[in-house]
Amino acid sequence: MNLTEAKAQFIQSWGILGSQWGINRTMAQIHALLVVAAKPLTTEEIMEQLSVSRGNTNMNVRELIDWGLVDKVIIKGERKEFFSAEKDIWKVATLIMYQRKKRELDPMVKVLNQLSEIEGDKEDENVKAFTEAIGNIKKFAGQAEKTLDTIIKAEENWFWSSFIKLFK
Amino acid sequence: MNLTEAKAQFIQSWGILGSQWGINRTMAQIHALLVVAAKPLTTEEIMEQLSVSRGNTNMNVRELIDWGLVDKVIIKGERKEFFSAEKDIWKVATLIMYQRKKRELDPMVKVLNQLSEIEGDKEDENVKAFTEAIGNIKKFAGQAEKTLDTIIKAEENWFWSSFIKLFK
DNA sequence: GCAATGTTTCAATTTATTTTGAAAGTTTAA
DNA sequence: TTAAACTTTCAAAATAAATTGAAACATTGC
Repeated sequence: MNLTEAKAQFIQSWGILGSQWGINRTMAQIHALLVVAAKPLTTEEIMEQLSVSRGNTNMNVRELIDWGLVDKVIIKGERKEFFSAEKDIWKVATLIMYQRKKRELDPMVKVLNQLSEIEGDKEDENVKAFTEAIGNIKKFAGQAEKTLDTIIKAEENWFWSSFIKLFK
Repeated sequence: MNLTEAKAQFIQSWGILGSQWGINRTMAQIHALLVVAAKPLTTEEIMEQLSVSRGNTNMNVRELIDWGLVDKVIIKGERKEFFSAEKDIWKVATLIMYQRKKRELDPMVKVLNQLSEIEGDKEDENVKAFTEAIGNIKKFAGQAEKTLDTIIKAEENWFWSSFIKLFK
């Protein structure tokens, strides 16, 4: 396998992985392309390399910038905008965790809090079972939240060792 | 909010959360329904409560069983099959982690290993950059794998230790 | 065996998501 | 100010994913 094939393969696989995790394929592919690119790329180059329309490229690049995974780069003497990706995979993982926590875990916790306050006979077996189930999920969400905060704040070096300790 | 409303709300939210993580909405909703159900439910009951077809219910229940999140329950004197969900949220989380690791992380690692072996001039800046990027991702994946194994094992230990306590 | 009850499959349909591309908007340099 | 270069938007079209439902298949009890 040569470099060009390898890059294409990586972009392909990263796209599939992304789509299995609720990230659209093109967004993941653009990210992959920028990760393995030697230099920042323009919209034109992304369009060409991935065979994707201008609108699609623009929207997904904007989304990637929004997630903090991609940066606009100004190259002097050039009129066009260039884009480059965060290449430190630890940072990438941290950014994604942070974004997903904010967008998905936090809203879920909000709902769970509302659900803890149901009216009804506290002696009723059904009410008790429900309250307990929700309570456990909240407890879990709380732990997950703390763990994520730890990871996000942690320095790369003691990152995993401290993470693992949480479960010992 | 009363119990019925709260259950509906929970099922709704769990469904949305699932779909953001690449799990189909109905599958997540069936799981949620079974988690908050006081008793094991039949296909009929699931169909009715979620307004979903028989085929859809059957397929998603099967998938949940496949993930280890739901069990078939035989109730004596009853002809029908009943289904009940794992209610321990930690176990649910580890089961999901295990399945996703197996289905998504492992294949990605396999691809990454192939990509490390590209042909080409080792002095070429482009080749060097690519190899390094892939190397970092592999390192990350390796760490993630180890961490997941630790979590999953920790959970097993917890399971067995509490199981043993039952006989003390 | 066979009818009743229950489960599974899958082609067709519906629904949801992604993508396109042309038009509108913006910035730049002369 | 103007026009060329470039970016953004969004309604419509294409694509992908989930869902239906009726038919096929399986199991049970008589």
